[in-house]
Amino acid sequence: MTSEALARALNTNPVVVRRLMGGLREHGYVHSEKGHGGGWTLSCQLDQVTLRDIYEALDAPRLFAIGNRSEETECLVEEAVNHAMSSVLADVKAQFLARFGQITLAALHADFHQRLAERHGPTTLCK
Amino acid sequence: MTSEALARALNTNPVVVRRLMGGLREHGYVHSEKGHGGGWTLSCQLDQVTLRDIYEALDAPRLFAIGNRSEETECLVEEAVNHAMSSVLADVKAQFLARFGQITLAALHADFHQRLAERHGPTTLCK
DNA sequence: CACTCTAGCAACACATGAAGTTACATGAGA
DNA sequence: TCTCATGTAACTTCATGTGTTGCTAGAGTG
Repeated sequence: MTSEALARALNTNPVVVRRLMGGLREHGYVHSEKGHGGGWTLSCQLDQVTLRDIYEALDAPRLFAIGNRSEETECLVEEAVNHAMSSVLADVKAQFLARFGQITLAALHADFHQRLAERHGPTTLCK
Repeated sequence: MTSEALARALNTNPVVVRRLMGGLREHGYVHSEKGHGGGWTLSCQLDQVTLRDIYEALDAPRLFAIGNRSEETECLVEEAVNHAMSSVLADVKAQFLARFGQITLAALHADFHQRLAERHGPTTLCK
């Protein structure tokens, strides 16, 4: 599939697709070919790759919208709060990664087919 | 303490302080007085209020920096991914709230005093 | 060899939301 | 009545993620 086709399916821009896919390519989950007839191909086993792998291949984007204002501070109050917050957020992030690590692409693939089978009405897939 | 003094201590602006404190006041954690000699006073027991209470008094700001692009979609693939993501994020958020619910302001207060006692050198508190 | 189609990439533009700022109204003491 | 404080709306600034443009390079086609 070309970046252009993917972008249409995802309602976004080919360059955005390439940026994202670049991370996946570096980890060998997909492969890209330039030139005529080129585009992206899958190059992994769906049951061998988890959402956690994807998250990390995408360079582990910031998970939390909250956090310490600054890591280093002179203020002992801030220090105490930072310490408590960091500890909680680290544990929670670990749980997040563990959960994502249990969801394979194969599971999502199966879920998709389940939804497709249950779907009434016309089944237009991608644009 | 006045918003102005708090703002100096927090390296921010009095209006920002008032915005934040407003949430705390609505929940009865602090009290404010206008006019000459006015300002903010604490009006709760530190061991009765947790970080979770504060978080919720601050109107439970968005916790995660990631999430579904849109809740409603025609796309079955997106639907499957959203379902998996939402489930994980909801559970993780619950764990976050539970952890924050165990941290009282009294505990932070104690931690601060511990740090203060251990501190070498001059002890300048707030500006 | 020229042409077309594709990814790769840098640089720029835009959108969103949080944080900070200004201006003014209101209330309370001196 | 003057000063000092909060309350609040409106505006500005800043950071970040997303989208866009323009160009390069590689790969097949005629």
